[in-house]
Amino acid sequence: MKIGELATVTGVSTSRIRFYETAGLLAPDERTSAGYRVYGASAVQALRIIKQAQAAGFTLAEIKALLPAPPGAWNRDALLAALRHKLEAVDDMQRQLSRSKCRLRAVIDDVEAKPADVSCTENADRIIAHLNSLLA
Amino acid sequence: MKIGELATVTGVSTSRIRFYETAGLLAPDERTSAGYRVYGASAVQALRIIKQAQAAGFTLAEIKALLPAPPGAWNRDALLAALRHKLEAVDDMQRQLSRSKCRLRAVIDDVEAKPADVSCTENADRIIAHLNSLLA
DNA sequence: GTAGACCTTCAACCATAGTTGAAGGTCAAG
DNA sequence: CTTGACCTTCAACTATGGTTGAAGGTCTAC
Repeated sequence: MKIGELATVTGVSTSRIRFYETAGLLAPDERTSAGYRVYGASAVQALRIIKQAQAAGFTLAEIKALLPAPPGAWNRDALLAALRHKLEAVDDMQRQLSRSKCRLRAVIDDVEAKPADVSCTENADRIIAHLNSLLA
Repeated sequence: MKIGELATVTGVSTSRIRFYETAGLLAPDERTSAGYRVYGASAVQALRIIKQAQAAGFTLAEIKALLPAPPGAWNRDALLAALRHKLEAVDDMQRQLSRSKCRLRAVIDDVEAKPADVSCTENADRIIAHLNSLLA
């Protein structure tokens, strides 16, 4: 499979695939005599895993650390540690987002509670006061 | 208050404060005859609000749109719409993170379930199969 | 009057995650 | 044997959110 086909089957642009290669994430299995990149079926899986890992919040550098070149050479303990670490990071992000939601909802309630005809200037002062009260 | 003092009381670096100024987020109230930036107390609040908004996931461009120069000139409806829109975006992020957590936990369970002495190569194949099964 | 702390602007640089374009090579069909 | 699709490399550019450094002006104290 050449890079164009890999791109169409995975929905990942060719420039992105080449970029991942320079980032050390995905090397072609071979090159033709003309220098064309040739990929096996595992490249499709690798790209799917990369997409998943990105969706899970991993940076490309982290993904690279977790995907050492031969997919059989994984270090179980390091992999587990990285996964658990990431899980904690995701938890932190969720807690952060929960706090964001609380703040957002509080501000929305406050803005909604004011009749539209109250002076915008006075309102702004109230809202700033409200925002400040939320700064924990 | 000059920029250095503003920086120490808010914990925001002077370079960052100047950067926010070029981004149109925070202008000094005046300049001294020597060109030094002079800020009022409202700058402290503005920086706190910017910090909060960033923590809530707003980009600087979005914050700029929500903080028009005179803090009294807010458009109530636009503000509410932007806040609600952001709340939905935060919800989306949380859902995304929940899915990430499910995937991460499934992979962790799978890796943990294998005794450490099983061939790493075979294991890797299993994990890849597992990851693929999770690709929704 | 000079040292040191603080301020100014402007340009360049960092990381992250890519995209875009130029210049050129390859390959299959007509 | 040329056209068009596809491939190559490399450099430059995008956006976001800043930091760093150079060169120089200002202010305060001694």
